[in-house]
Amino acid sequence: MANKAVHSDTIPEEALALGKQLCFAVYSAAHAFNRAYKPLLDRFGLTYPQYLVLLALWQQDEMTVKRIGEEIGLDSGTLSPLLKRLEAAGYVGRQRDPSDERQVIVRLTDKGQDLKNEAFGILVGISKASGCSLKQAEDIRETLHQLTRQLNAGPGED
Amino acid sequence: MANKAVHSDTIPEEALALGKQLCFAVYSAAHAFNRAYKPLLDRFGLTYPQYLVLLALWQQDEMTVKRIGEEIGLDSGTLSPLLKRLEAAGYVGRQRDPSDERQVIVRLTDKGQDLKNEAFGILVGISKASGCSLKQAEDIRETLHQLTRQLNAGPGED
DNA sequence: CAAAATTCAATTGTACGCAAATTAATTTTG
DNA sequence: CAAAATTAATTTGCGTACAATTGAATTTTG
Repeated sequence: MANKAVHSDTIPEEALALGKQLCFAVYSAAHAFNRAYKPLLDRFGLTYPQYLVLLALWQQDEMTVKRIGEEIGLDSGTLSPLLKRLEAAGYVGRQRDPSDERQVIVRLTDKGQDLKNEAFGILVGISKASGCSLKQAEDIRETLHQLTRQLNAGPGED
Repeated sequence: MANKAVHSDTIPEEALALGKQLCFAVYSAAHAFNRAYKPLLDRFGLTYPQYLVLLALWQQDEMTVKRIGEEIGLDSGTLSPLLKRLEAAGYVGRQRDPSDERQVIVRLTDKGQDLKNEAFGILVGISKASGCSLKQAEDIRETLHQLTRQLNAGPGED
């Protein structure tokens, strides 16, 4: 009894290996995407999260900070400064909602609208870098969405 | 010609939707994992990247900062302060390699070693939260590793 | 073998990401 | 209708991430 079953009879030592962790695979893939996007986004002075905000606004312009946060899963503590930088870069405008002064409405500037056309080029670049077919990308995406839903459901059930 | 083909004949408008981005699916899953780990790691005063370092050290103790960085994909700019915090928390020790004073060797303390036993509990918690079978987790992991490799290969080929 | 180049870790500066506290506005309720 | 509760965004503080710089140690090379 030198090597296993010290803690439990079912989990082998190797289960702790980094390479065996699903979370680490996700973590690494996320970093890899970030690196792949960087050169494509640098041209526009954008970071990846800023690009996500623009993607959201291209689908639906004039959203509140809260709504944008729901779309991309970030809280206002992250978004407030990020949106200020997007505004300073000239891609969006921000103004208080006159009908509810608590809210701030974010909308694309002309420059922000124009960038949408360039975005298709970014899409192609990333698609190439990822090296998978549309079909394959769709499969992985769906699997990950499922996984994300499950993780976000919390420890309620088992 | 109101709606499409303004930019290209092949990419439809919907391709820009957040929900259609593989990168966003990965990004969201990574955040979901972070949230899932938080309550499990808070008990030990650890962050997720710190936990990754310990996972690496449990497989192979006494690594240099550079080596740890290669294992988990972080540079010294991130690791230096992170390792200092792990040291302050009592999980690792750091000392210059006497045979090459440029290097710093990181090794587990007794407390760090002991934590390995608790780690199996963390594994079980995450496994439950992810809601997928070992087999399914393995499939996703392998797919993501492949994707990561491809993204890291860079824009060399297409 | 000494100067130049390289390597490693730490530091600096910018930008997320999130929890907690703050402030202002709106809604609820006594 | 005024006090209490709630909501939205901002701010603050801490911990990643990463590019670029720095400084010390080692290797390479002239």
